[in-house]
Amino acid sequence: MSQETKSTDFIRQIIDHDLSIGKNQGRVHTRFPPEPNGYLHIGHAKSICLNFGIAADYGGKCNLRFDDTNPETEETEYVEGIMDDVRWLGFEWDGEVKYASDIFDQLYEFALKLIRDGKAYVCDLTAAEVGQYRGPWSEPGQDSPYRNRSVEENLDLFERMKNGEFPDGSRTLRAKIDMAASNMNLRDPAMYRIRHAHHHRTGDKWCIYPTYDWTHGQTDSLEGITHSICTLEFEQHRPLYDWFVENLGIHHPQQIEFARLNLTNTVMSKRRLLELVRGGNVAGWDDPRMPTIVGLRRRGYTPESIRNFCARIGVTKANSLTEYGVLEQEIREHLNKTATRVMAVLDPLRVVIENYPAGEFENREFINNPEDPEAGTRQVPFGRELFIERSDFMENPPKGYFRLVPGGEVRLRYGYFIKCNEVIKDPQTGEVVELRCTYDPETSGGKAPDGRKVKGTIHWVSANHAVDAEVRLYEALLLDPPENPSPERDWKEDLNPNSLVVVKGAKLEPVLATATMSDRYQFERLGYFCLDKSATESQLVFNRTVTLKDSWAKEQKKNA
RNA sequence: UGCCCCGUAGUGUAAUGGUAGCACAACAGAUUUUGGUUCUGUUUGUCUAGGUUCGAAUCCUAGCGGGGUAACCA
Repeated sequence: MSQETKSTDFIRQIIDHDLSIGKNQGRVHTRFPPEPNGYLHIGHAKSICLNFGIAADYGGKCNLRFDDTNPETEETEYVEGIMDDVRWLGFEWDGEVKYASDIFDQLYEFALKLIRDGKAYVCDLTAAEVGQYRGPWSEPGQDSPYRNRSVEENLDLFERMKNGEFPDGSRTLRAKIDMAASNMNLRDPAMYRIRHAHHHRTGDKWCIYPTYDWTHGQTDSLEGITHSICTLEFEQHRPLYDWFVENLGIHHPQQIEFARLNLTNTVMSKRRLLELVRGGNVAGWDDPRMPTIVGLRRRGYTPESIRNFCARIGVTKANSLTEYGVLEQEIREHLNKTATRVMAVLDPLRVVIENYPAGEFENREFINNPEDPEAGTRQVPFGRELFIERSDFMENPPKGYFRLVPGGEVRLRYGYFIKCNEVIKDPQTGEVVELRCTYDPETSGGKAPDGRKVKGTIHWVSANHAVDAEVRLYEALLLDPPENPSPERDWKEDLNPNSLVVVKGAKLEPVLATATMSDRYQFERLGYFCLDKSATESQLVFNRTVTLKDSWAKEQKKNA
């Protein structure tokens, strides 16, 4: 089992300090607060591991809360998906799932209090007008002409907003803070907007909805959150959240911001992911090329590998771009220790062993996982006719090639040495269609009693026993961008045309006919693979999770 | 143009006033019945300039660079 790195970071250091001065009576309570308007991706996993991880490390609690303040974009489908993803990653939230909409009534009461205290007012300006009054950041804004309405008028207007007397967008409730503030968020931000919209949980009860800025800090406060961990773009909102809880006189959670995850060769924004799904560039949110949790899961990533990845990349306030290879290395590391080794031939080339009797077969013993002695062994059928990988034979090999060549000898993994005597070609195309070989019965198990060495070992499957399968080979979703991309360049130009290559006629070792979704395999010398959810009893389908490192391929590429 | 945040090997991070480490990548070698794994070694770094200090990646100032920010999105 791979060791999950015990991590420390600036956030944990802040918590250590808070604990040392007795803040929050020693409580540590975090939360993961997604908006249910899409599926979670690897960037969310970073936040999940952080928040749930901190709760676990400190014996605290972590809530799952849906920030569902915008009824127009949110759906129950996403709520279900997100809960499933969090659990799959290996975390369990404290108590019931929470929703921002749980406190819509309380929020309304809070708003009333601010109005009565002369700290909030109903404004009739349009959205465009509000923007103009707010002004540019280089100069102070102008007060709204409605800023000094009486408490009574504000109370009356706000109630009528709630009662649905006004059309969408016609009025807002605004906090009365400071139109000259250098921080734009303090220039009388909107607290409520009018939307006659159906909400996924409250239905048609409300026609005014609280803004995120007005809601977020209060939900944290009411849930007793001690440390509100969020991404960097909310940093300038912190003074506003502080203003709300202080003027309401309620518990004051401490907000701490960290840098979101960026990964090379993929996209992370919900907008772009949605664009890929809607544009048909991928098969859906769970397409194995997607950096979504469901996508990675279908691709064959394990929860451990994702958690290890999140620990590995650390947490800071510095903007960063993590190389995709780091994620790949994590899954290799986990699967190397746990995956069953099997043989699969993706691009089959027939081999006939002329001195092996036709119609006879034997079993060869295979080690299931050399990294795990407990995994044991299994029997694999061997016979006169085999398939080997087409790339494991070359008529005119380059220097350093030590697989099968005409007149050369190679070891069949856990089998025998074979020697290639004749190359049969299609008379029309010249394509190699079959190899006539002989085997050395003395080399059973792959060892030569005379001590002669064979450099290459290749994988194979018995032609009589092989099962057919479709195998899907995945590469990065995006190619490396050009050195100096122009600003107008469409990010979709970088989509990798080879991100999915479907191999139809793969020949697999018979044991794979009984593969299940939870099995993880290493197809020896090729990579790690798992059964795809689209597989049926008559049609096996495997996904390549990640390739094995391949120093030969790397060298070839370098020389090319 | 204001304000805020951030600058440590190619990448991601550690060191919190006292020897600049680690991981990934790269490169070289050993081992190997997976050109995998494992092991060994090598290359590469504190944005710049001042200041404080016996001593600065760390504290201060300025500059430079990157990011964020002017929804009735979150």
